[in-house]
Amino acid sequence: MTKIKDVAERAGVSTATVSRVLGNKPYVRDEVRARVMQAVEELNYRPNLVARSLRAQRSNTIGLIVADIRNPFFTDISRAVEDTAYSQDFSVFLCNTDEDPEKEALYIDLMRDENVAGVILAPTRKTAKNFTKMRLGYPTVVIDRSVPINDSSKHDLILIDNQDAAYRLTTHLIENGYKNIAGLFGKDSYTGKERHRGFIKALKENKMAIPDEYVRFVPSKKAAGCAAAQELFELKSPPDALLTTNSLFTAGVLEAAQESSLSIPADIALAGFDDAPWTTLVEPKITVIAQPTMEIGRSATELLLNRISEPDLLARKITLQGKLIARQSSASQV
Amino acid sequence: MTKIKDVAERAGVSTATVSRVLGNKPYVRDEVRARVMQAVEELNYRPNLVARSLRAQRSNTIGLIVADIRNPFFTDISRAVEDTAYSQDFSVFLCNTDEDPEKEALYIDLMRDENVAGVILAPTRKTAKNFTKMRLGYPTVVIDRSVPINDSSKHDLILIDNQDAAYRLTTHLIENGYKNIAGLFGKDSYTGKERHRGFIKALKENKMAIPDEYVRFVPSKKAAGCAAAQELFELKSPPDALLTTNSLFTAGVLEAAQESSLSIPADIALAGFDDAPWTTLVEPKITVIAQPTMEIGRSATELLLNRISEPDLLARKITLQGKLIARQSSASQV
DNA sequence: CATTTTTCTGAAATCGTTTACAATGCTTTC
DNA sequence: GAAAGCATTGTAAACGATTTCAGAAAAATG
Repeated sequence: MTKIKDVAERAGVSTATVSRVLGNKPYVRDEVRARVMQAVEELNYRPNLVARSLRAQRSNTIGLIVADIRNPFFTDISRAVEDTAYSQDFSVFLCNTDEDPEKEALYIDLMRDENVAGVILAPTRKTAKNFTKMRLGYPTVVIDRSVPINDSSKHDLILIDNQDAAYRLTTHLIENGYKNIAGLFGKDSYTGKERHRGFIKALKENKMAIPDEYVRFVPSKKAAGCAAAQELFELKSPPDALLTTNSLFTAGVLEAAQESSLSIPADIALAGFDDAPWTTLVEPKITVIAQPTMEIGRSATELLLNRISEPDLLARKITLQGKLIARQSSASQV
Repeated sequence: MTKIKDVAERAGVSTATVSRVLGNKPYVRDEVRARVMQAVEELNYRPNLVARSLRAQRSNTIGLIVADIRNPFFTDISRAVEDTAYSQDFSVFLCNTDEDPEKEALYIDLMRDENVAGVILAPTRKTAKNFTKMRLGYPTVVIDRSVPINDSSKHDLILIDNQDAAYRLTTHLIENGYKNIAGLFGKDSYTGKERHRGFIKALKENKMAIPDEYVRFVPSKKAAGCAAAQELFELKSPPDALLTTNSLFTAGVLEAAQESSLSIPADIALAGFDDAPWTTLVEPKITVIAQPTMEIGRSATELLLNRISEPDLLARKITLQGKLIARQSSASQV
């Protein structure tokens, strides 16, 4: 592999000059600059990024730590992150934690060891809780799940207003005439808790009963959603509407409804989070809160790159709104 | 950040010894080893991977270059790759090419610049064609799309038998009584071509006509699939069955059928590639060739790590079978 | 007990860059 | 015409690890 020394020799200059040319530093004569560029060209020289990273103590790599890339929410985000990073000459390390705090801790450390420029992190609940005390050692943007933030915080935050979104989704069901609304919430997730709050708020405001058995906290898996739905269907007074707080749950409920030959929305209405690609393919189409995944990914990356160049920026918090898309699955019962 | 020198001082040894201990090299007294480990512990030392990579000329990072992580096929593969890599202490660079050869070339170079240990690559058609002449400079495993391979090749290949899979899927439609079968194939993809071949073979063997207008090569996008399907539906002699060669097409066709109020399989049967999570949620459930994505990802990573430790291994080619899962969308018309 | 072999350890070179610092020459200024 | 300033370049020291080489100590051999 050709190195900077070869280029220097060929151009008849020192390595320092080559480095200056490549780094677009001032104080190089145009003539020399041209000669160096030509040598670079002729030798097809490409700088070794590892050496650069070591010496300059910075790199053009960022980390993206999420629970599971197969969750469409994270899939879309990661795509947006990668795109935005690419456009600014950054590349992306992908890490799946499976909501396992140990795996997450490992990756958080690994990112430091790899000397990444910064990290976009969707923390597990445990990490979110301890976040303030865990000096990560690199610029960080937290997405999807809230972490404490104060004057001395050096991280940014991008969230959607989960409580509000759940509130609106629930209200939508109420307005469409549903009386007995159950909800499925992610067991180990922060968002689950917040969405639960919005759900409760809407029900209370409308003076509706909230039977304990209608509120289920289960692991964020399709199978868990399916099982929980089955149980709900078999209650002696089953709900007439169901709110799901992620697309895996929605899929599970759909499966359960099929198995029980329940028709949506006649027997049970359905409204959920995340506008997964298939929500308009099924019959009926599913009412959802669409999270602005592209924008989350893009903004997160922009905030991060911004913070990388100015690490001491004050903490910023961006709250985005989910978008309610009403479809057949929650059509009015009147 | 604490470095190896700090550890060495604390343990009262040289940095060389510390390095030996951490690298599990022989020739270190147990007593010394213990002392070093303790110092490591006490200082909470973690080796700088960038420095290690520079000096040792190897790293524990691999690259994964695919067209689009949002394609469920690649989503699943990338998850499997990341998992397998993780279990062997490797981490993964994720790159989306969007089937753009330029973007791909950029990433292929970038991976070298980053000094990755190896790359798993789903090449664009252009790259697949020129593959032999393009000395990548690192161990490579090619997945999903075929590239030439010969005695001196230093890359491995993991494919599914596309022709056979398409042949079986087509035959399945024929056996279920469909007479006028159209097919949607990926325009710029190798797999599209191969699947087309299997499609044709099945039709020929059954002495069925193959009208030109029934064979469509379109870009691998949902919208393109939808549009193509619309056109097919409006032919004066429309097909009674449709074969789609990826899940985006399948989704597009489904949408087109809904818009045209065609019922599946009564008006038109549907069978496609890739068992996307939603294929069992729609009504009717979709008949598919399920590609063994987990196994592809896992095997690719294993082959790669294997080749990283022994770069001169002969080229290996693994062909996996797609699995036909018959569902309602292609139910017999009898 | 002398010699050879083997085990253990450290000094210093190295990986390929960037960058602090010094050195050079050329203008400008008075 | 000397002093000062600025633009331009090179020398050499980092960055933080691994690894070669050689030397010291210990063990094995005759």
